[in-house]
Amino acid sequence: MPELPEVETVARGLRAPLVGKRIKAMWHDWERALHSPGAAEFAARISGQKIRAVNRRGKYILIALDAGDTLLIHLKMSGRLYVAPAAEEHEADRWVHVRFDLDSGEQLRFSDLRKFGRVYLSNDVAALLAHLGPEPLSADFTLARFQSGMRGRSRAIKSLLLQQEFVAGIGNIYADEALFRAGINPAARANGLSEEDCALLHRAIQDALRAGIAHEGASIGWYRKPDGKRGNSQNYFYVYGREGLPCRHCGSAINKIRLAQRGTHFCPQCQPAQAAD
DNA sequence: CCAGCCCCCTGTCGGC
DNA sequence: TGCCGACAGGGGGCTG
Repeated sequence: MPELPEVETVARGLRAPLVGKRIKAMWHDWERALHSPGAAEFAARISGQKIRAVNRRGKYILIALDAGDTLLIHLKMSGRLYVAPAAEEHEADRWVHVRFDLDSGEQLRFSDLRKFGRVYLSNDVAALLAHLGPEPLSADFTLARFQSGMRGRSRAIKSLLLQQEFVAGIGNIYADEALFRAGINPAARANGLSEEDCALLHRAIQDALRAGIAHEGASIGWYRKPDGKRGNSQNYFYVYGREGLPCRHCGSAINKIRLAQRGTHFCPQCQPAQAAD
């Protein structure tokens, strides 16, 4: 579910309801959702801290607190994050595994059906996120850096795009969408791309992600905005989830293959395989 | 460096 | 109707 556009939408939606509020207490019923520190220290340290800001880096949501501490959340496949009145029971959402009680009488809830998501409390965010590559929508995502990162990489370009060390925030959906926009076959070798292809892809990544944000993320499965409403990005996909449907550019049937263990969608006409493959 | 496979979980969907 | 396998937006780890 959550790739950069979805996580960005969640961060934006949480900013107004969270900034300025104070965390009073913490509750959890799934120990493994707490990545670090352990439950006792997590609760003791976070209690009493005021929320200063809500931001995003890659697919992580960053909630800045006092004293240099930051609450980080990774939604993985099925995580949801939203604020609700404490009085309103969360029985309706039986997948809430971590809650933070706020001084406003509300709760920040982390709901996660598949239990892959994780929360962290850290006073050294830079170290925790040091493995992440550049933010694709920021100035340090330069074409030169993008190109040099591909040198010597013989792997399929799609699998490289999914690597967070290479570029942060791209996931299975937007990798397919960006490759379509650039007219590049997902199985093409990264180091076999021409300079022109690199430039097209560099631009296409940003266009695909910006479109995703503009449509407030893709609600294909569990993803919802913090206000509970669905995003609309899925209605504008060119290839993802469109197997057998006509390509929006040329009318050919969209193909679906397995690449890097992930479902991969592309137009065989607009994204032809390299002869060298 | 890289492809391929497993695992972490739960739910849904299609085929038989 | 019921069962069973495949698959799902992510990512860590292992092997060869």
